[in-house]
Amino acid sequence: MSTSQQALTPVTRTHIPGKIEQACREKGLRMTGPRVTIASILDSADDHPDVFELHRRAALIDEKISLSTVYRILRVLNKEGIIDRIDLNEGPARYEPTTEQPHDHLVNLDTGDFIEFRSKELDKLYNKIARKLGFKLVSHRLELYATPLDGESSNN
Amino acid sequence: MSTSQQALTPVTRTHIPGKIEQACREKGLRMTGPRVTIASILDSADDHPDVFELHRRAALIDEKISLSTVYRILRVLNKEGIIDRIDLNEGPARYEPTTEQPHDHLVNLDTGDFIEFRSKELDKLYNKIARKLGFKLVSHRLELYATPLDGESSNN
DNA sequence: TTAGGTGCAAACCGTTTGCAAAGTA
DNA sequence: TACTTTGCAAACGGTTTGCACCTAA
Repeated sequence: MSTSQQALTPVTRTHIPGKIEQACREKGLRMTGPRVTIASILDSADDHPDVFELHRRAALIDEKISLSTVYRILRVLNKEGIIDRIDLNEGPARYEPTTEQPHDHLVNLDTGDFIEFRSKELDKLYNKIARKLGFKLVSHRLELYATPLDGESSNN
Repeated sequence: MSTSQQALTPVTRTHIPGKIEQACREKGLRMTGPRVTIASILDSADDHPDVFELHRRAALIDEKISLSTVYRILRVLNKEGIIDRIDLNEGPARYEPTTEQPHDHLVNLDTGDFIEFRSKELDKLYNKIARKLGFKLVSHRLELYATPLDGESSNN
């Protein structure tokens, strides 16, 4: 559309930094190639990929990013509070951009997908339980494992 | 004390099978030496030992029980529903005899100890949340991480 | 007697790390 | 430039497994 006046300007697809990359820069992290790549993948991911999946997606952009580099990047992003790490019972950890609201996950047992939810009632109960036991709640970890109500596995 | 009448009877400390060993026999498991040993350790444990601790305690009774055997035994006991395996975020899994009532754990961050608790309110909420999201709850996993209210870390 | 359990060592999986080379600010 | 990050390969911690031997039933 806007090719009329500056037709000879090279069409280098200028990189639009996403929220993750911005957060990294705000934290003063050096934005190397691998970091930009991983940041952009995380920004455009609408699932909860693990290291191997992230490495696979990164390889499509830059085939020489090593797995250990992905691990290291995820580690610093997590330490800086930019992404959350979700440790399941089995398999590799999953990652997601940190959300404003803390939340828990329901794992769809049929697909492995995550559904995020937040319940203030739960939080209240956790605090109440801890207090009752003589403790001050610091954090918690919850996963709900469930099957879809409709369709195949409804009346089981 | 009672050495008067049958003084010459060999004093072989007759093995009194605990609940775990009984449960194993009821499940038809072969009670080999290592299994009897691990079962008795689990029966008398009032904590939540990991494989290495169990192996250590087993070695005090029979120094040639191998670590892989302990792993294998814990695996079958877990599969048979005789013991529960607790997978924390870090470190080796912990084990406890299965209780009649399902329960969750509060982890004392100062000591690493577990406190077991059961909350029907929580169960109700979990079911309600799952249903609201269009799912049927199958299981859940919860750990509360907390510090003691009294003494050192109270007003933080 | 025989299906099953054991010890050992090697393999496994997810993750971290030591190092020398490459890159960022 | 000075200091950080990277790639590679090797090591890690927790757990499983292949195999030959052993043992409970």
